[in-house]
Amino acid sequence: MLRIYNTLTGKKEPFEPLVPKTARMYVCGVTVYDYCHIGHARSALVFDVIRRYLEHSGYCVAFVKNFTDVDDKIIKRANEQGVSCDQITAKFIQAYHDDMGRLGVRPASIEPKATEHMADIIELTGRLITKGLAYQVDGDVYFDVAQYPEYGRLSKRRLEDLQAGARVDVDERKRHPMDFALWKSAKPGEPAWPSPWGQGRPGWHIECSAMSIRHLGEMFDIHGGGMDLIFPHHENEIAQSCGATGKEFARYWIHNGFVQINKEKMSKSLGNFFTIREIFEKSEWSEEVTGEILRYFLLSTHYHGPLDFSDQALSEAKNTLNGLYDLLVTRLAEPEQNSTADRELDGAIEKCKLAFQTAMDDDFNTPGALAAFQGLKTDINKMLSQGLSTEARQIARQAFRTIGNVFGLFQLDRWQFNPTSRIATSEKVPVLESLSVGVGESATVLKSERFSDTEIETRIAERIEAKRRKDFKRADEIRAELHSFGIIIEDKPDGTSRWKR
RNA sequence: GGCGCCGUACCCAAGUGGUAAGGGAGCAGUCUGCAAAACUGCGAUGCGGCGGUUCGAACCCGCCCGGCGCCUCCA
Repeated sequence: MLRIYNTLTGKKEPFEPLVPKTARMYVCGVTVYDYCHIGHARSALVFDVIRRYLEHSGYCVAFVKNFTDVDDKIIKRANEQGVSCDQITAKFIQAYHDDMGRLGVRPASIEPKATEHMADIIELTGRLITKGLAYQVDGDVYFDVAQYPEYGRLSKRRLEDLQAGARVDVDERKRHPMDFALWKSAKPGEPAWPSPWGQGRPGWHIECSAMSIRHLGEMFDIHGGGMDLIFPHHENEIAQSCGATGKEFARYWIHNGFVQINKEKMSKSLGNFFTIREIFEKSEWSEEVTGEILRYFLLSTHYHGPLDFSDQALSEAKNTLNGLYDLLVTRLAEPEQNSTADRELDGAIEKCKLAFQTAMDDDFNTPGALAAFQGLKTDINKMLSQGLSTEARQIARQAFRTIGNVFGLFQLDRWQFNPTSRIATSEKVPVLESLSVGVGESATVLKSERFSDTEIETRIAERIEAKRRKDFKRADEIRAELHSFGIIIEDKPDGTSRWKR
């Protein structure tokens, strides 16, 4: 039984969708005016994994993730660069897909844009005016928070506690300082759409109410986003949606914690943020390996808590994955006749599945679920020493692929083990360090690429022959030479050797 | 000022009343010509501190210390 921590109630609750075996979820995506940072990556990955786990658990999932493509920041960015808002949003929507694709985040079922839902936004705004929950001033329309008694339910705030105006100038035209814009009249040069209140554009929150209702209905199951959206964004969404429909709107509210740098929130004002593409560009590993490292790292902490980003954390994730991938792509790929331990394999896989499911059912406990993979790794390594047939090895490999797919992990056929596989003249620079000092274009070449597989096999054959002659000096020379090119030799008990790089 | 979160071994990190998962690093052992990998073992009598409730608390309550977030745009 899946249980989810619901921000609305502050408790873990059994997940009971409105329609059995169907999950409808809406996640606030990004405002597209800049490249995504690692914090966006966490949010996107967390909800991608939630979506995948629901599917894995047999739910039919409708997953909507929006792009907010009309906004003050977009207008500002367009003006700065002397281009149209459309050019800005098109560029960063493409960048979003590129970056998230490299992270293995699947596109949502529907990815609506605010600009394509003006009719819905205007209709919803009109409904709120009709119901007396919104009012117009000049060409603007504001939500009237005083008319909505439940305001503050999600963020656990009372209107009188909000001290509105303490940090911003209060607009004197508003009835209550916390009233927020549903519709903004257009200033010259700004993108604008016709409405009953004149030319203008939507306020920040209304587009998510309109798009979620359009694509999922007035009531649906899960609404998610980053912690920082609880107030005011989601609070306002609830006020608008429940106010307009008189219905419950989303039932389970899920919020992910922040990525931090040295225990501080990553933010542009602190200058301590890292974009996803920077991290990929500066990584010493291949793109797919880097994606795998990032996924493992981002899932190694429960989604609700803070997560500190650091080179050490990335490095630890890499070391952990080395052990898993050594099993997956090296040891399980070796042919074997001995099948002594084959009959134990099914039990170990079932144990892993159960542990994985138990962890994930408990509010998507990804660290617990990763521990389940570790358990299977240990079990299978033990079986390998007893004897696991080629067929059983394939089944074991497939188990990792199948269960791991919920996290997008363990799908790779190759792995980079050796950190020295980059050419020696290019100093290895940790990601954060390299980003902060702005190291120039790294013209690194995979040194190990200078040896083809067959060349390596030739060297290994030569080394085995040397070992047979007890010429350990020569054998060690060959091993050292290969090692300097990032190729690791491991001798097996039967006298043969395996290699990896 | 209001609301909220966090503090578990060297590092990361699960665990919300029943006697501390997992990973990384380290050390030791098995194996090995050596090495690597793998496996085995070691590692918090204690979960920021002090009280309290309880047969029993990392988990509940109170106070204190330390760190952070939101209340303005923010994943």
